[in-house]
Amino acid sequence: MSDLLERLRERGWRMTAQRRVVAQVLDGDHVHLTADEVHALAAERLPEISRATVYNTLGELVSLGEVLEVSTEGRAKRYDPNAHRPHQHLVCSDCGTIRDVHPTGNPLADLPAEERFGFTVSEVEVTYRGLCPSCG
Amino acid sequence: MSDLLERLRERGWRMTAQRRVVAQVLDGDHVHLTADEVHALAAERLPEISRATVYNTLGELVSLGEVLEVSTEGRAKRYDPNAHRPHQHLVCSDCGTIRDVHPTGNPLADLPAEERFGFTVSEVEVTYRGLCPSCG
DNA sequence: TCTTGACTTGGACTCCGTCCATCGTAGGAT
DNA sequence: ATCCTACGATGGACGGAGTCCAAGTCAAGA
Repeated sequence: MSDLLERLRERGWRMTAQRRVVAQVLDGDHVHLTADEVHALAAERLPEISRATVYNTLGELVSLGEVLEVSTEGRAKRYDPNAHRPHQHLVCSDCGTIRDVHPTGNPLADLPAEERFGFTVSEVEVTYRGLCPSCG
Repeated sequence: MSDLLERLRERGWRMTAQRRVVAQVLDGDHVHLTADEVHALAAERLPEISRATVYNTLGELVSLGEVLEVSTEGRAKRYDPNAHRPHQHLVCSDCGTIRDVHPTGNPLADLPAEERFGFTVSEVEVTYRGLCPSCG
């Protein structure tokens, strides 16, 4: 976790109280929070932090590759601090809960050349949907 | 296309001018339109159609399984009339273009039971990302 | 300590979508 | 053919998520 702060400092981040708090909130739990949840948790430690700052900081963390953005069907985006181990997501269609999963197989291999239409395909994203134990 | 209207009638749809127009707009092109685009095209034929009606109708078509909803990273949802042949999407990371693709394999089988966390998994969505020929 | 440009603030704004009270009408009943 | 009524349409208000901006603040290098 101070790992994260360390890496950020090395990349020339100006270290402010706000950024520190946002990074710590994300680094704490391995849950996928929405921007507003991050804001609420950050505000517990730093009451005057603004929503705009949380959005800015999350955006920066995403473009630095420290955090993944997971957008779920029409709901608010969630931020996934587990950016280093590759994984896919299992989403509850009812309450929106997300779990990380590690499927076997390689979906990239399942897309034949003639189905690529000249695209340079670099990434595959697999989302499993269903009902979680509480909603099922 | 009158196929579609036929099927809808059979399912007890009350056939109104608005619904007919929305169904025809979707059925015409095989492009993935946003709700507002559908509204604009529908309004060419039926100037007074309201946004709410377009949203309602699209929602009904989706829950009847006649149309698929494709939500793209933070932007407006798009509606995919090609609901009968199952397919996945190939998205250009740069310009947002979407192509339908038909990968081989069955990703559902790639998620072992111990990675399901008690969820009832019913659906898998695979999105391939990369650069299209014009952006590559 | 001073300076400065990067960062933060918060409120207005936009975009996408939903809600709701009211009005209109498709289509079965007569 | 006409009437009835429940289903559908309307449009304006509303709500959530996210962005923008002008003004104020402050981290950190000189």
